[in-house]
Amino acid sequence: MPSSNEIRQQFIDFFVKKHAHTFVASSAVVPFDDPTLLFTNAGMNQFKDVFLGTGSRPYKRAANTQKCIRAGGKHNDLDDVGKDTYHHTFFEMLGNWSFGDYFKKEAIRWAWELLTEVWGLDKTRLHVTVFEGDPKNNLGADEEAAHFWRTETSVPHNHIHLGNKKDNFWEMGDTGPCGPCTEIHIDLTPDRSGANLVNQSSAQCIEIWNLVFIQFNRNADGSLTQLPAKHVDTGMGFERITAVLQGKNSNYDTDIFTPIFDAIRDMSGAKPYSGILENHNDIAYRVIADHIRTLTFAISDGGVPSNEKRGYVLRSVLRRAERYGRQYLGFKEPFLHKLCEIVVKTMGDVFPELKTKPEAVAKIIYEEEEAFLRTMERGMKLFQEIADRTINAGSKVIQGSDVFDLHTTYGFFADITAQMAAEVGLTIDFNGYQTLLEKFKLESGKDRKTFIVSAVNGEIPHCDEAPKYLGTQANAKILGWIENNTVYSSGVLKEGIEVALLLDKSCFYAEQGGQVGDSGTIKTATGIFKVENTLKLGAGVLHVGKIDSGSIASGQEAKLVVDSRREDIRRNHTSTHLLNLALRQVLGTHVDQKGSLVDEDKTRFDFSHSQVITKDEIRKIENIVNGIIQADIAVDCRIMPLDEAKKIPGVRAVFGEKYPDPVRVVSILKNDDPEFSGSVEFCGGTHLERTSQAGIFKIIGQESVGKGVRRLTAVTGKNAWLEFQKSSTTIEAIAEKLGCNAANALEKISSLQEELKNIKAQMKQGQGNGLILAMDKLLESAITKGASKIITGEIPAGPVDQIRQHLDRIRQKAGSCVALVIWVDDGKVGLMSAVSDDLQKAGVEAGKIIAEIAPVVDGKGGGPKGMAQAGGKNPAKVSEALQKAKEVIHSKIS
RNA sequence: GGGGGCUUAGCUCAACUGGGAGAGCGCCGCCUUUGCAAGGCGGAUGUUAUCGGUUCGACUCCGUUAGCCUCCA
Repeated sequence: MPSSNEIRQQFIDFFVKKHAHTFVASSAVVPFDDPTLLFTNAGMNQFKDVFLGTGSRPYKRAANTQKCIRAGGKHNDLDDVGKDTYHHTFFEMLGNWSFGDYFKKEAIRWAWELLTEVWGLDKTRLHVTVFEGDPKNNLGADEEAAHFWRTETSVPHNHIHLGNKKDNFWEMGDTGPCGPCTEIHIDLTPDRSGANLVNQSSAQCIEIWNLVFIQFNRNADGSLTQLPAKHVDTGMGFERITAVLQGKNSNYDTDIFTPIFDAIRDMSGAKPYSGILENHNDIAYRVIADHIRTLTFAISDGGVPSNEKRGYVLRSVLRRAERYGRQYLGFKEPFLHKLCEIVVKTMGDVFPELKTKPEAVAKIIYEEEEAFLRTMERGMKLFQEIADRTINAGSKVIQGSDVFDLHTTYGFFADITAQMAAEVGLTIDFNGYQTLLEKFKLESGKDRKTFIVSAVNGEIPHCDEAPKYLGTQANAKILGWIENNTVYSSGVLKEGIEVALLLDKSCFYAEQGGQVGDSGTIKTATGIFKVENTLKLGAGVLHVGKIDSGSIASGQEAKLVVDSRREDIRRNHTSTHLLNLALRQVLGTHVDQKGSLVDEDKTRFDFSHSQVITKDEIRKIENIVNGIIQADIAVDCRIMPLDEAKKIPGVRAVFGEKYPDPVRVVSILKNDDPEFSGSVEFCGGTHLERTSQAGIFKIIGQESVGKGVRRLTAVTGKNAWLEFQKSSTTIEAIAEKLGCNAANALEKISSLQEELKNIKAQMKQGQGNGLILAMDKLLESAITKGASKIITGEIPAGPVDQIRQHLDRIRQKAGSCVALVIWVDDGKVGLMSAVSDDLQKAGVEAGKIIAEIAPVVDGKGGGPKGMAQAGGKNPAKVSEALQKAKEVIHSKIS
């Protein structure tokens, strides 16, 4: 029996060695250069440009095995995986191509040759289909193909079938290259009776190879024209042909999957795979084995699980697999990441890219798994409750709101919930869920403050921003203003309205890159304009504010003064860079900036990191930052070409951010100390000249802001020492209260706590003693009725749980009994009743007794059968209540 | 920035509709065993995250604060 690796190699060798094709390595499964495509989903993807005529290759014949993923997007097999023997989210497509070279004759002959001569498939089991034609396009049947089947191969003539447009005409899109195709099917029925099963989606007769003949172009009007260069594009599902050649009924029974199954079994200790379709255990095996292939390949090719697009699909794939493993195979801890190894081991020789960073791939999967496992347990529980509720309500459909809750709270995507629902015979209200999600998305974005203009009438003049880096003062000319989304370039500005003043140049910093906009004043000969905020719009700078006094006219010369808060902003911004540096040193190089907000009060820095930052780490970070501040290092800002800047070693940039070219580079480096790993960042912000100007740096808070993203807030300069003063003041006040000095405060508190604990214990003991005496006395004076005792009386006040404890004690001591005690505490009345087990069985209930007595003292209460309590407000009636208690209890005992 | 959820013993988690705070592991002491793994017996651990409210009574219901998780922007 040939191994899958041999089969793959035989295919490639057949075309490369025997028929002069060029081997072209599989393209990445995550096509970063094609945004229209979620994942590579067919062998021809990397040759798309050739078929479209926009690109060419140095070879005319090609063959390969292409990694494909069909999950999410148009081709989505995700929902079918596990249920049958042949659907996969990841699979290999074997293919051979002709780019304007050979056509139908050779393609058909070689296909037949490979299948029957090289691989020795039984000819009488093979069926082929050819296109039947389409009257709409005045297109006859593909006689050419049928002819070659008859003349070039030994296929039985009655095994040539006609197929319709859906099965036998291939199109890339609504327009573009297309053509008829011919498919080869294999009849797996024991008696070779499968001829009528062709194209009937039967597992007994399956398609193994599709040969596409690209000979037309579909025009926008729907008509077809002949292409000058005709191409061949074939695709054979590797897993499927392997199953056929290995004589297996299921792709999952081939040596492509069995090593993964073995690994799953070894790790989980679950029942071995038994190949049953409807068995949850077996479905779990298939899903996990399939999904780990998808994940390992996709992540090796640069994909990352995230909350959008491809990343979302990968996350969803991972969660599905995780759920199956957790629910059906007994995995309690992350396990998928460990399966990467077997995928790399079995396929790394064919796809060397798997071997480049297997640890990094496993780590990404591990972290995803861990995060999801944390919520999965709860999610499964909530699902169970929802399912029970749905079934109890006599419904078969889980409400959209429940599906929504599971998604937003525990990360159970709707498709996972649908799967789980199906397993217990339910469906989900997908539309209801989607409506809620849409609404939710709208709500989420609502409170964002979008300031000022979205669309402006008129052209906003360019503003030279260079002065903002030079200082806080400048002279400029007033070019006009924006009022009510309209640009005014002449006239006099009215008082009292909020407008955006436009200048030819400005030293005001417009909000950008996390740094807030400047405020300040703009003064002309005739008036003063107060700038509240500065924003950027295109090439213009908007000085948002109002006239403070006088009047201002377009064309005037103005003197610009930025508020001194700029100083604090600079401190915070430079410190942000130092923080970024320190974080990487202390927490690791996985730290990447995810956002920041720098204003005059603080710097707020979001970055990728999954754990809580310990106090110890915070101290270390503070030490590093303050160390650099003290070292008084120059902050160097310069503008350089983007290409050049990108080459600076150790340069930091926010991933996914677009930077202008040329770009501004802010570096904090010690030229004389190569040991010092400084900070180099692309940044347009305003910075200090020297780090020492920041003064002091202190972290004042941390929080989690989303999955894998953490936020630190820190202060510098004045705010930092105010922070220190605040804590000193607090400590001093504590020390004063404790009557000791600050250094001893902790010790003092510990001893006080100890003391308090002892006193409490003593008190408990003392009260307990009092209660014991009182209770024992009551027991002695108990009335006997039949075999039971009636214990009633007043006791001293005490903590409720103490009373309960001692009441419980005398209940046990008394044997068959009913007890009811009353105490008065702080003007209020407390009642507690206990009933022994035998009398409870006889129908005497403490809860009922107490509910009957409590109203006597203007109270109420209740409780379970054995022990109940109540409270009242009328101490004067205690003896009356006791009297009634005796009567009530008396009447209850037979 | 908005929504939802979580926080109980050192750890992992129970406690049903408000009515006696529990289990497993770990820890301490003793016993058993030649010794180890273990086993037996006994024990302690808690302001049920925080503060406040409702109630006769709150782990449970409501609100606050903090931390965490998650989804969305």
